[in-house]
Amino acid sequence: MSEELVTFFKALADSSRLKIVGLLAQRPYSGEELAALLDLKPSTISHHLSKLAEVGLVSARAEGYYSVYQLDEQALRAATRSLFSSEQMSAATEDVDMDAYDRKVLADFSLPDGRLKELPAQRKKLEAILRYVVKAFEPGRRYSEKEVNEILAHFHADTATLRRELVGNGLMEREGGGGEYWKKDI
Amino acid sequence: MSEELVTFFKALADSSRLKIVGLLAQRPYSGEELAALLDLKPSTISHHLSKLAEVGLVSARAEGYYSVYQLDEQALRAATRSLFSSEQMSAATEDVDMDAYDRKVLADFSLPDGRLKELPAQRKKLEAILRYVVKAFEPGRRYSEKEVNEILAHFHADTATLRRELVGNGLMEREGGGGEYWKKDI
DNA sequence: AAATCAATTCGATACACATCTAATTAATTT
DNA sequence: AAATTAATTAGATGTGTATCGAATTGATTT
Repeated sequence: MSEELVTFFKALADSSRLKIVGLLAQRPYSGEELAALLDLKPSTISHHLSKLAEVGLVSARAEGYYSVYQLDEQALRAATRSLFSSEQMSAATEDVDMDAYDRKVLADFSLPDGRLKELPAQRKKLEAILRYVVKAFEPGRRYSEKEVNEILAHFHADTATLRRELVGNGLMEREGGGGEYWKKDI
Repeated sequence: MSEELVTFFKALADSSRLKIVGLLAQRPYSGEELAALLDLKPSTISHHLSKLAEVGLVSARAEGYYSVYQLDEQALRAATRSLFSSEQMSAATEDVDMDAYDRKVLADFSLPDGRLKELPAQRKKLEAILRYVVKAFEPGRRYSEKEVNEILAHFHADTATLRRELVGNGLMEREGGGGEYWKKDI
């Protein structure tokens, strides 16, 4: 889950907390000292420290009725190393619906009966439509040009353009001479 | 200035922006695609991209009436390397008033006439008071015990404790036999 | 020239959060 | 036992900001 990563950045996305981290990088401090140094109320310091502790950057040890806070240098090094790793990058996108763009394009160009209003002028959108159209073909089966046209006609009258673009974009293949088509398996 | 560092973390302290960075780590995207993938309005995407651009993480190139955004991998690597460097740490604390704690303690324990209400029980506070008291002594000069007591009496009646703590905390030194004291130069 | 399209900007809104005060807790000192 | 002290928690307040809709801009297509 990438919520963890957001929490980590949020923990450091505050001027006061960055100062606290900077101070604790020199030596441990009590909350009272931090409050005086940052000119903030103890309750505010408490609030900040809990956010830093939540992501494991600082820990507290009791000393009298003080709490002395220290930076977890190891956690900080670990963070430095992994923050922008490819694991974190893919974690960030894991709950992104990668087909949402195709669906939106399809919705924008579809009529209520499921046929296409028109063929998009923009390449990216045309590609999205083609990825949808090609699903009407069975994998492994061969089609004559006439069969291809009949299927494509369910989507749009301009079957020639659709057919050409499907091949041009590598979604279908055509045997040079005989006019046979088949869906390219991915 | 450390404001820059806060801005950087703030740029990444948002779930939507982390997703954008994650997506752009795979390949460049247009704003329209990002809007569909994240299920956000184009204006919101624009807002996020400007924040990411502000810290140099993404750049845009025009392509038709599209803008295609790409991740600046180099900026990202540079950030990874320097984020928690000692330079950044000291930059974060550069505008922290390091004497504020001593001043606060002094204020808490001082009477209107400048004398001390009492000597703090807590070690850290006592140390702060001692650092203040020792300023009354000239560097390089030797004092008899009687002279020391006269000076300390301006702060508090318990001159014996003050004297002992000054030596014990390494702020003054005493010659073993003759009872001569001097301020330790730092 | 007119229409379309992606992007940006501007204002408005709702939610998040830094900070404070007051009350409470836990520990220590008197 | 009572008083002091640091820390935490809870509630209140103000600022910041993510998001949206509407209007504008700049480019392209018809």
